[in-house]
Amino acid sequence: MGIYEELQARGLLAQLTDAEEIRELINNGKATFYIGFDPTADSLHVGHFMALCLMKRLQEAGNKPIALIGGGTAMIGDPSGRTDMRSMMTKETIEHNCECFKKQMSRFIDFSEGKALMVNNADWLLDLNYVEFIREVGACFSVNNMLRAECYKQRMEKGLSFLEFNYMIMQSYDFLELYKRYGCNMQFGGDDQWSNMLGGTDLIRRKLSKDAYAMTITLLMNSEGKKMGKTQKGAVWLDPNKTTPFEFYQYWRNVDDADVLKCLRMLTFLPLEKIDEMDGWEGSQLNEAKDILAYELTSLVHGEEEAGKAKEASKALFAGGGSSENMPTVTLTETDYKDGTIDIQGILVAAGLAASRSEARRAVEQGGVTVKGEKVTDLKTCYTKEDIAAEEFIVKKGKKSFKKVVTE
RNA sequence: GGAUGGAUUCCCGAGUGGCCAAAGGGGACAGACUGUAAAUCUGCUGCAAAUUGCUUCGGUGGUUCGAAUCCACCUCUGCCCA
Repeated sequence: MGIYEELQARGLLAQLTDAEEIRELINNGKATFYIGFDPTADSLHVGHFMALCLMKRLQEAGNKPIALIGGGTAMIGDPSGRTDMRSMMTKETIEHNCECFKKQMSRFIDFSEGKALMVNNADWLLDLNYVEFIREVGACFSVNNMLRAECYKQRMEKGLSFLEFNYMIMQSYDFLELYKRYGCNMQFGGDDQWSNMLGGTDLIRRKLSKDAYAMTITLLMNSEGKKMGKTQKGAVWLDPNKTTPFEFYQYWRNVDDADVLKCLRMLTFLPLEKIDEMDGWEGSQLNEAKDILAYELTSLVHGEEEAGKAKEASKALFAGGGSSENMPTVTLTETDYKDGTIDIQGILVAAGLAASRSEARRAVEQGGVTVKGEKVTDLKTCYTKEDIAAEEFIVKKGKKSFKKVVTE
């Protein structure tokens, strides 16, 4: 089975410009492909992770990846998949984000000995001359066609600025530039990038009379049709400082029944046969599959050691047994205490389990707070430093939010 | 350039001088039921020293005993005519 067939079996392939040709190229390791990442935040998230995995898979199959960091395109902002205008980012922020991206990517992709490249489109986009550029490149685009593109359609109601309208042209130009510089003949990306990518293949055909290919991977949606990798607090980040390995593990441990197998196929590197075995599992047996999913992914992103710790901590909290050693912990300082004690609301806030004292109060009033296994019903409950130091002081809000509390 | 709408709490969206911390829905959070799932039902949803006080309705000023609501200017934005 070639890499193409594997990707297909995993349900990763969405749209392709020329299936036969692409299969031929990637199965034989003849592709030089790129995936673009716009540095819109200071960490990669789950969506990027899928793209990185795809890169890794294709690299292992002998193809050469180019990771394109969109230091230039981020100055514009991609309107695809957005219903509102992006807020403009400053140059400094973008540069900082680029640095963060570089570090994280190196964990997944082997950039040694020219096996892969990392480039920044700021290098060629920022110095472009406007008139020259629109004569050379702008002339190749039909506004009529662009307006028909799905990515702009949904913006027709809410408004689209000329700045954002140019995004597609910039991305297309990237492809052309990479083709010329590195012989990059293929572009991959999320399915929402399809029209932007086609712009690139078109441009290459017009300017160089050469064929280039584009392929999109399925966006990871849950059974309700929402993009996965988002929580109420925002994205699930790959940076352990933004989303701890424990939280990361828990995110995947908690996916819907309906989504487990899909996630296993699309995100993990487990052999397909193994995943197919799990396909028949039903009911509570799926919990085992969820454990596997969570462990595999945490291990890919944070390493086996961290994944193990997250698993241990989860076991201790939910199944009993296991050790609390690796539980998420919060350390109180002297200033958290008033007259040597801290009340229950104070602890919840200090532990980050409640955003405000009001929220903490609500949680207690509704019977959602447990300390050391006992429900707390009295808002006036206070603890001294000794109480907290005496034994494992585990505070629980609701069913899934926990913190172990210690004092400095 | 001309004409005409809009900006409300996490989101959608009502409110057009006091009865407004602001209807309704969604989401989030908590409880029951469960399998750390889904569905369902209940509660809850600005902050705090909490029968009270404080800060919120794009921004800045103003009118008024009192402004999300009225006026002026500004910012962003929709639609129509060019």
